Amino acid sequence: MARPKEFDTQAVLDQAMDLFWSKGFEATSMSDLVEHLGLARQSVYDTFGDKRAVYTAALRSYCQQRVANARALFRSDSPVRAVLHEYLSHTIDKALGEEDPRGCMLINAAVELASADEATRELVTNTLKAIGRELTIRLRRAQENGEIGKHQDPVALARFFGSVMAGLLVLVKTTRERRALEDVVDVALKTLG
Amino acid sequence: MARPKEFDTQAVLDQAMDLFWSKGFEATSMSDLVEHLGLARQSVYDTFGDKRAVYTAALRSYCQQRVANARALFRSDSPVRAVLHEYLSHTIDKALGEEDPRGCMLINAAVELASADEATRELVTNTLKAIGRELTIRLRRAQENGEIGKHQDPVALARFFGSVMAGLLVLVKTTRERRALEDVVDVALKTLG
DNA sequence: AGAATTTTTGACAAATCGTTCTAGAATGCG
DNA sequence: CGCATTCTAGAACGATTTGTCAAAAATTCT
Repeated sequence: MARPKEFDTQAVLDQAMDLFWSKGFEATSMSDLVEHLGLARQSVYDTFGDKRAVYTAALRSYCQQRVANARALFRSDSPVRAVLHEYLSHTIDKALGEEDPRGCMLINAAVELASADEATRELVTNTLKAIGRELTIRLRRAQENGEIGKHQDPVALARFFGSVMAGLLVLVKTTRERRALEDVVDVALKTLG
Repeated sequence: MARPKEFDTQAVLDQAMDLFWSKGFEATSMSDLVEHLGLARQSVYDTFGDKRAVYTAALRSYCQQRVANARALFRSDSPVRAVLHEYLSHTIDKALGEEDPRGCMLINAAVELASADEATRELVTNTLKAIGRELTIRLRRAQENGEIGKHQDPVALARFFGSVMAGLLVLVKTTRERRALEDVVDVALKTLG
């Protein structure tokens, strides 16, 4: 019947994610995108729709990855302290490994688009909540195990670590001092008692 | 000799700050700016130069205000705990009072421009450091007063609270749940012992 | 009043933006 | 083969972008 699609939609989406993640939505032009995706301009429009739709699809894919990642990490059996340390430290390591750190696409989206785009804000909010839920579950389990004190509030702790993570993801864009970033993690982990 | 300038440069700068703060750099067009500033297009170019120069001047002014604010707050004689609580809570109150929270222009600039604009990144980094220094000094004083334990590291604590603050300034853009934000503050303050 | 200078205004050029269109090459199935 | 469909390449579109130019209006000082 017809010529089949020659490109893998998910792979193209990953490429789009990559570019939007680095440059943000506004600063990325459709020409940038077409060039970076390596397929024809028309194919982009045919496959996704307009520019915003490409961005949304890319962000949605990113969100799924992050939730899946958090889920896998927090459901492991290592001690919470170790898990959280890895969660935060990995962010630092990754950022210091890039020549100019792009942080987290979710956080970037929150800052750039949350005030202007209702749909994006909702997507971001829901994703952050989903990750928070996973962490809350993990903290509750840790409390039952006796890893953290009975007086602690898992929900509050999860929110706290979410905020620390968000802060780190901003700060890695401004400093490359490992110690400064690790200090944040070390102090934050003290709250676990 | 000549007709004097009819507008107050600083007042105009404050207006520019206001708009860039809300919409970011890329999403603000020169026409938006001209309209919002209330003066002629040509006057803007004459006074500041190009669009980026207006942004930089506005951001610089914002930075000075934030450093001055932090200095005043941290040099007060109230207990550190109270001061930090006010510092963080005020952020929450302000955000919840706005119909769509714009967070902090510094943080917004860090996220939107740190990777692309060297000069902006430097300005942001230096400002964050300056605020951090003020807090460090305050924490050291608190340590001498016995307000916080001898084993604490004022530098690390200051970095930690800087990160918590940055995180909060992102999260206020995604949620309007006061409790969720206050949980962050409450847990963070526990690190003071 | 008149000289000096700034503000305003509107038009303007040039580039870039997102998007659509066209034409043709490529590919699979009957 | 030939029909159907998709991909590519590039031109083209209108809107919007940043920034400039020139001339008129306004204002202050001599």
